[in-house]
Amino acid sequence: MARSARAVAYEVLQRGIASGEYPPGSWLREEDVAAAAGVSRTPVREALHRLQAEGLVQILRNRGAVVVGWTARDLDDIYDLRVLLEGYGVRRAAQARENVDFDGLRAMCTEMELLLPGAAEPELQRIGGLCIDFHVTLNQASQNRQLIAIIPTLLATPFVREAFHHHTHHDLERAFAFHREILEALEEGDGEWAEGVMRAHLRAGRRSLRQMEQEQRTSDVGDPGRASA
Amino acid sequence: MARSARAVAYEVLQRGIASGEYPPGSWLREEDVAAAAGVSRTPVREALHRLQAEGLVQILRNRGAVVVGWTARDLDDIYDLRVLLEGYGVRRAAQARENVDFDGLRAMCTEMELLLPGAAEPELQRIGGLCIDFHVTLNQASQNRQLIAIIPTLLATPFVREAFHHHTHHDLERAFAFHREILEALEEGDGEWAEGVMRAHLRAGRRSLRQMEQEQRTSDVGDPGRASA
DNA sequence: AAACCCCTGATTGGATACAAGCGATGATCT
DNA sequence: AGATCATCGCTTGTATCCAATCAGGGGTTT
Repeated sequence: MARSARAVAYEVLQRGIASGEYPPGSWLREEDVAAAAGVSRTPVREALHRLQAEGLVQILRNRGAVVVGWTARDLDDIYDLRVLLEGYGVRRAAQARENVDFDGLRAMCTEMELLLPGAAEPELQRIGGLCIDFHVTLNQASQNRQLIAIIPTLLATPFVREAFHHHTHHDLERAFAFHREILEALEEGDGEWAEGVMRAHLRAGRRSLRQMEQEQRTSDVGDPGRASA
Repeated sequence: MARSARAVAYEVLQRGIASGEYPPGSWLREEDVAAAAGVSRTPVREALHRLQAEGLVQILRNRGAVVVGWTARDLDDIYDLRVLLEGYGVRRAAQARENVDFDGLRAMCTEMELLLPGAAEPELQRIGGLCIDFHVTLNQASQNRQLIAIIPTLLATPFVREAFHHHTHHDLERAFAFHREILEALEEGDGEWAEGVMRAHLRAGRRSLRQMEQEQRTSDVGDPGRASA
């Protein structure tokens, strides 16, 4: 078990934020997080800085880190960028098929499809992870270093990480079909096709999340966390 | 002078990398950098992590940080993304003109234009900084948090930071004209126009940098730094 | 002679100790 | 009473210290 303390702290924070243990607007005190993660403050600080880079927390000088809140606008913003960047990513991937890990990608597709029938919480969690991996792997084939660095950051946002939780069975089936079609387009080397499917896939995903956002909003207490200063 | 030690370390590293003091492939030992910056290792570590996030260095576990090298492909990759993202950014800005800091942007334009005639090294440096500020400010008007976080990272790459150094007088004049035209389009609220100008601006900029890359390549010792593992 | 293994030096990863800064509370003054 | 200012406590920022880990060199073995 050679996991670094920083990785432990990072995961504790990420899970805590995603699960609602650290709700938007709450302060993350280094000492507390360190105790919760069983490490010292040093790796916690590094994890917090990384989370700030990912936009999950905001660090105020000499005051600490606060969990940022997410609005429906943020969801739109993220998906705008995903459409642009991932569309570009698969277009580039289609132009360099030799970089595409078809075997790995197909394996992910298959596993997701097998998990879907009778999808309980743990399976859904696994599907969500696989879906993120799928997109990350896809973009790696673009061979664009900057893009490869940006995509995981975008996919680390709670919206994306928790997306599987808010999709219907039908949504997921459609998403999986899109995944397969993207691979098909890539095998053909048809970048336009691949990009089109990707854009459709992401737009559809955004639509599902938006609907659920609206439903949840009725029983919501407002927007406690969006720090603006 | 309330500058944090981390900021000092970060700037020392960034300057050192840009200036060639730390050439691609060289190792950045925390102790040495700490001594050079006049701080302790702790803030140096944090600065190195930030530079890794920006893609300027690569940190190998238990082995340290190595300066990454940049190839002509990286230049193309970065500008591909800039075209996509900054194009989107100004399009969005045109849809929300009230967020655009026209006064500030115009002031930057004016200062750049005034500095240009008789441009010695320090003036060019200032122009480069202003140009980056101009683009950052522009993208802030998009109000897309993720975009606002990504753009400075892209503009932190040596290619962009040193770009002014490799543009001809004529290149800069053209760039400044593009800047003015972008503002004009934004005032009209014409997102298509603004995006088109931005894309042209960036394509032209890339072209200039590419040419200079090729010229320099003749007297170059190869590619020592592009760490791939 | 070549390959392997252990040992050592150097460097990072992490923990602790100390200093500095911010915010809140409470006293004082108007 | 309201506002202002100083003080105190809590939290972060930085420095230093110790432990873990990797690379390289030298010796041994086959």
